[in-house]
Amino acid sequence: MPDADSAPFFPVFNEIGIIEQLSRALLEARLPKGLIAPHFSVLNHLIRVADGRTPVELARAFQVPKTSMTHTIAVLERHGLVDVRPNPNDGRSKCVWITDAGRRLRDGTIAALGPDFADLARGFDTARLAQILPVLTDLRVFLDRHRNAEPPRDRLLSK
Amino acid sequence: MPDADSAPFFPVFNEIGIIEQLSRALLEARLPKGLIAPHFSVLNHLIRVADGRTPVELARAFQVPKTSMTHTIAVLERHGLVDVRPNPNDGRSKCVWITDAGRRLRDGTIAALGPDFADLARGFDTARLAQILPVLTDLRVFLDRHRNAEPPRDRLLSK
DNA sequence: CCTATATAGTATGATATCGTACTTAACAGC
DNA sequence: GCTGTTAAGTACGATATCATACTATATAGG
Repeated sequence: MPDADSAPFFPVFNEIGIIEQLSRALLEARLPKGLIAPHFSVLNHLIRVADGRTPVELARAFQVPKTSMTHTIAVLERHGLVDVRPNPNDGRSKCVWITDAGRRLRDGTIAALGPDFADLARGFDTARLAQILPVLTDLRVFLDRHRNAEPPRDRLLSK
Repeated sequence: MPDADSAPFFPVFNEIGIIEQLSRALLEARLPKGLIAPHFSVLNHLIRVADGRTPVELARAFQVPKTSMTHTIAVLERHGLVDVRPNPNDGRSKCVWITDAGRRLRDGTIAALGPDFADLARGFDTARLAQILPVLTDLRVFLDRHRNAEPPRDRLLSK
């Protein structure tokens, strides 16, 4: 039995890369000056997944080096969007909690994107998006689980 | 008739953002030290779309500010992967041509990714990828055409 | 306990990305 | 041609991202 055809990976990743750029531009157009997509993503993660995460947990979740996450959190803290407090369970660690201002910013951004998406929905059949969503989710889960197979650098993938 | 449901946009863009990060890590693990995804993307664009593009055309194609593209091209030129020559049709402009070394690097990177993709194909049904590819392509084309509707910043979208 | 190892976070410097402002060339209208 | 405007590229500084190296704490084995 021959191997499955791996040919679709390259074009799929290629299209996804371009769509990511364009959708990020949509998001950042609705964020206040000084904030970019990674800042919003962290706020969204704290609300959707779990509040009070440690910086390392956030770095793992986003597949970025911990030094990058430290910087992102510092910006959020400087804007009063998160509170960083000591981790009561680990003297080395800290916990990141979203503030009321952070929640308002996250919710307000999503609300501001509503009309943008509604506008897009008038020109693109969103039923097709709903169709591909399960595949994208499965692909994301699959890649996320198999990323540890070949740890690249200091992305906290070792072990 | 009610508006189409725009709800799928947010989760689809969310999954796409994560997949982009993971697939970029796969690519960069196969690039020589000092080169990252944007460098490869430019080389790939010169081969797949058209060689001899101007820096501004490349910046438009990738939706990045022209100053970012200037820097990316400078790195490629420093590595001998592209040649930058004056534009015979426009005294203000230049043209970027890929070199033999650039072609070898691009082809070799794709070749190196083959086993990675083959490995992924053993754990994920690539027929599902082939199914969603047309939707992703249509979405990319759609977003690309409608990005000029709301020009954000200095991404050369005006006009 | 004590020691070796692993982990969380930080400090630092290098590179990447981006916005603003500037120079120069092209071009349109007169 | 002259002039005002647009476009291509660059200079510069600010922020973001990242790798390396370091400090401090936790944890496992003895």
